Formats: sequence, C-alpha cells, structure tokens
Amino acid sequence: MELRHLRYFVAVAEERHFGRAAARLHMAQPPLSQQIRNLEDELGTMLLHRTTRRVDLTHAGQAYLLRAREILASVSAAGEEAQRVASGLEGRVVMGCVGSATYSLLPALARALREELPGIDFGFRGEMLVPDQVAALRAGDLDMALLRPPIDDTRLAITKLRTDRLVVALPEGHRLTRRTRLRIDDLREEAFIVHAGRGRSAMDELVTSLCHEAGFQPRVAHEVAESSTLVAFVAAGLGIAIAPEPVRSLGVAGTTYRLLSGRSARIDLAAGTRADDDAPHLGRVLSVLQRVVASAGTLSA
Amino acid sequence: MELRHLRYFVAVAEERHFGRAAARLHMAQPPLSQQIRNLEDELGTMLLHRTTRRVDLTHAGQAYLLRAREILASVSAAGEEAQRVASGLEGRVVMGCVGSATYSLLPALARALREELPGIDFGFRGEMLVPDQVAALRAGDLDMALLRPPIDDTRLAITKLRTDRLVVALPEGHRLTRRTRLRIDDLREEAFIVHAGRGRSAMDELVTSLCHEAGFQPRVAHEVAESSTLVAFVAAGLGIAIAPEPVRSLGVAGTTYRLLSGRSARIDLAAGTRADDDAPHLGRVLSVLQRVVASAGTLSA
DNA sequence: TAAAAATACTCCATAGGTATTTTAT
DNA sequence: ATAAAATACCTATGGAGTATTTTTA
Repeated sequence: MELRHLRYFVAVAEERHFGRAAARLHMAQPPLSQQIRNLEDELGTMLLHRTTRRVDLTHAGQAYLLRAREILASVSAAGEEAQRVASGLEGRVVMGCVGSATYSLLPALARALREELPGIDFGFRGEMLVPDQVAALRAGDLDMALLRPPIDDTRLAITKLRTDRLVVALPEGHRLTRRTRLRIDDLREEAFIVHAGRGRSAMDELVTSLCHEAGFQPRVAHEVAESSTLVAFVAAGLGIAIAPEPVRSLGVAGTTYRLLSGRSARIDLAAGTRADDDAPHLGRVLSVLQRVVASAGTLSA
Repeated sequence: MELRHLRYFVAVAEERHFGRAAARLHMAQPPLSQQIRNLEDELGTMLLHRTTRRVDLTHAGQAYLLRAREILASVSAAGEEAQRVASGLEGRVVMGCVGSATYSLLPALARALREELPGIDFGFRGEMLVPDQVAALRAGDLDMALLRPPIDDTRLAITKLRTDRLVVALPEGHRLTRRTRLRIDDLREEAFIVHAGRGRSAMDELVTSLCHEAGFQPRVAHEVAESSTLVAFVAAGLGIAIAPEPVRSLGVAGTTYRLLSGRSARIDLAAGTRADDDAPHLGRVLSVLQRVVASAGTLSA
C-alpha cells in the first residue's frame, strides 16, 4: 500500500473513467487498471464497479474516497507544517515575565507576537520572580523568560534587551515628592517595601547594594510577592519602594514616582532561554521581542 | 512522496538508529539512509540530526513524526472502514415507521439494531403515513420504511415482515365491549375515526373495503394524522376505530380493544427500500428487523 | 459494434543490496 | 579506535508502456 494507490484511486473515482484518469495522471491506462486492482486486492474489497460504459464507486469505494482525500491532504499539510516548524513560523512558546515588565511590556508584546507570528502558540505568565523563572526554564515549564540579570547559570542563554532607569515610588503628599529627582541618600530614613520570594531577586540585591554604597542599611518594612502589591502598599502609605521605571505604567492612584539619580541606578531587562534550546522559532520570537521592547514599555529612553 | 517514506522515517525516529531501524524494516541500512534523504529533499527540510553516535529529531522532525504516525494510522483505518462498509457493518440508515408500529415495534427495533449493528448509524422517524414514506424513500430522505402494503411502485423493493390482526378500538363502557370478538357488521352504526394525510393510507382503504363487503358505507366522524391521536379520540368517546393489533400497546386509559373476526381482517407489515439501493448494510438491517418483528411488537401470533 | 477496461508482454527506473569510505566520538 | 552513517556501485523487482483481447451496453 502506497500513496500512489490513493492518488490513482482518487483520480479514477473523480473521473469515473480509467482512460481519462490515466491521462490526468500522465500515464497509460493499463498500469492504472493494474494499480487499482492491486489496491482492491490488498484491501480485500472492491472499490469500483466497472462496466465498459461506466465506472461507479461501490459503497466501500465511496467511504474510501473520502478517507483517501483526507489522507492525501494530511500528507501535504504535514510537509508544509514541517517546513513552517523548520523556519520558525510554527511552534509553542511559554513566556514568563518579571513583575516590573508585566503590565507595561507584556500586553504590547502579546499583541505584536500574535499579529506577526500567528502560527506560533503563545502562553504568558506574568509577575514571576527571577529565581522562579530560572527554575521554570530549566524544568521546561517556560521556554523564554523576561528577567532581570545577572543570571548565574550557564545552562541559560541571556540576551540583554534594554536598560531601565530606577524610580522611587512614593505615597502622594510624601515630603520627597517636592523634589523632581532623588538621590539614594535621600531615602536613608525611609521604610522600604521590597519583593520577596523563594530567593533574592536582582532588584532587591541592587537596592541593598545601592544603600550600602550610600552608607546605610535599608529598613525593610514589608515584603510582597507582586509589583502590583508593592505599589498598592506604597499608595497605602506603608513605605516607599525602588522599582524599574516601567512600573509607573501601573498607574495606581495615590502613588507618585521620582527618578533616582546615579549611574548605577539602572537595571537591565533581558530574555533568558535554555542554552541548549535550538527551537527555530525562538529566534523569530526574540527579534519581535527586541523591537517591541525598544519601542514600548518604558516612558523614556 | 510515498507511504514508504513515512514508514521508514517513523522507524528511524523511533529507533534513533539507522541500523536498528533497517533491521526492523527487514532491509539494509544504506537504502534506508537513501530514502530518508529523499524524503528530506522532497520536504526541503532536515528531519533528523545525525552524528555517528546518535540520531536526533530536529524540531521539524518531531512535528513530522506525529503527523506521519497519524497518517499511517489513517491509512490502516481507511482500509478497515472500507471492509466494514463492504460487509455491511458500517453505514447509515434512516428508517421510517407507520404509526401503528411506532410505539410497539420501533423501540425494540432501535435497541436491537444499536446492540447488534453498533457500526451502523441509525435515524428513526415514527408516525409516518405510507404515502409520505414512499415519497421520502424515493427522495432519499428515508433508506428503509416500515409500512403497510400494497405499495404500487416498482422503484421500491418490498419485503413482507408479518401479518397483523385487526382490532376495534372502543371507548370504555361502549356496548360492544361486552363481546369478546366483533364482526365488521357490528360496526354498521358506529362513527369511525380514520387516518388522514396527503393520500389514502392502506389501513383506510382496508376499512372501507371491509365495510363495503359487509354492505355499508362507514360513517367517518373524524380524521386524524397520528395513531396516538386516533386512540385518544376513541378514549374521548368521539367514535371507534379499526387498527392493527399492535396499537394496543399504546395503552391509553379509556380505550378497550376487541379482535375483529374474518379472514380479511388482517393487514401486512412490510419493509420498503429503494429497489436500486444495494447498500450492503441494508441486508443486515433487514435480517435483524425480521427477527425482532417475529418476536416483538405484537401481543399474539 | 464501438468504447472502454482487462490481459499479455516488454522495458527500465529505482528501490534495495553489497562493499567501502567517511566521520565523530 | 570504533561504531555508525554516507557514498559508490550493482542488482532486480515491479511500475509503467505498447499491443491486443475481452466485455457489455
């Protein structure tokens, strides 16, 4: 049994004439008759009812014609699908995102990806902490993660996407809101609200090191798991927080932001994948990602 | 592109080793490598990543493996389906039934058919009048009809199933209920409730001819479209009706039945199909039908 | 009797086999 | 050094062509 048999049978069934079917198949009539006979012998069932005047499908032949067409279409589709997979136009990506980019970047990214790579099936998980992203990537639960370096894991490939400035989130009416820019030293007496998870996040490490540089130990008032909670706590007057500039886009009432000065008051956004993951579509996803990241998700350069 | 290519690819993908795959396929390794290469050339996509130590699937290969397995399974399934169709184990039958057999015969028949011919897809339409059945058969809306002969249409094939006795349906307390058997002549003064539709039904023709034999014209009080309505009208005291014995199984409160004597007080039940319909499953359906009809649907021989 | 499918045969393209080389670990 | 795939070349099965016969409407 070969696809040839199906192609020949479909031709004869459609033409209802061996001669015309043979012409359509660019072959002579006798070998076509022979192949159809071989097919019927192999199936153990007559598919055609022949007279010299007319070729008719038997009931079995009618059923087989439907299936044969489906199979031939599947064979073509399978080849095309393989090509799309190879060229990175088809595939699945589950993408994780740190809290600070979840609300600003992820929606625009999801829209752009669905529009520009419609063949790729996306899953998104926002508000993830970096250590969880690393574990999920390695476990295969994520295929790509938008995270905050540094990442100390050689099994992951990290691509830097952009650098975000840092802002201080202040409750409305806070005394520091009178200033347009703040230095880290201005926060010496403040209560800090920080992220907490199963491990230290890059953002928290940075905040701690910035304070140490300025010669003080930050006073941690609350630990929260999500950026939205962080901002809500600030709005509630429970303390202040340092965050990447994109959290401004959360726009929670009662919170004001001020840029933090200093060369080191910056944090990178990067994309992480498994270093051994050579899925062809990841390259395409990454290039869309780089373009979207450059144009959206931050309010200034 | 032939099924051979898919079979070979599946074998190599599963064995992850050209040599073992070739052994499984009862062939030598070089022609197997050759065919896989031909497949990849035709698809324009690498499916396997070869080293001398390991054969791995590319991403395109992984996608293609799934499709190839599906296609090979479809090919087998298509052959088996064709055989089942040819042997009458698969197909579709829409079956019509006259009102007088709808409630007694049809449920038992449906159960038996679904049990004994699970591969066949059945549709049932009960309470049909014979002229409508004939038209529906010819239009292809029905494939088989349980009807009351005679049928005067050479394009239909009629198979007699059994002969039903006739009963008189009487309102409870009617004077004739004192007798155990009735002659047609006893009904001379009664008001008749008869079937009506787009044409005369066999049952009505028979009632009229029985009365004429007895020397009177039946007085028709009401015309109804369904057997259930007929019996309900009798129960309501609107008249009497003559019907095939199986209508007894309707069991409507307020109606009593008495057998009608006489050699001609009988009517056949038959199955009708299109004479040119040679669908293999019809024979199987018909034989189940004959067995069910013999054992059920009538209260006596 | 005429149109079309089935036979009978012939040929050659290519699937498959054998021997060997190349390659990556 | 070795296991395994690729290459080169050969063989032969069977798919396809040509000529003819058979069938039935």
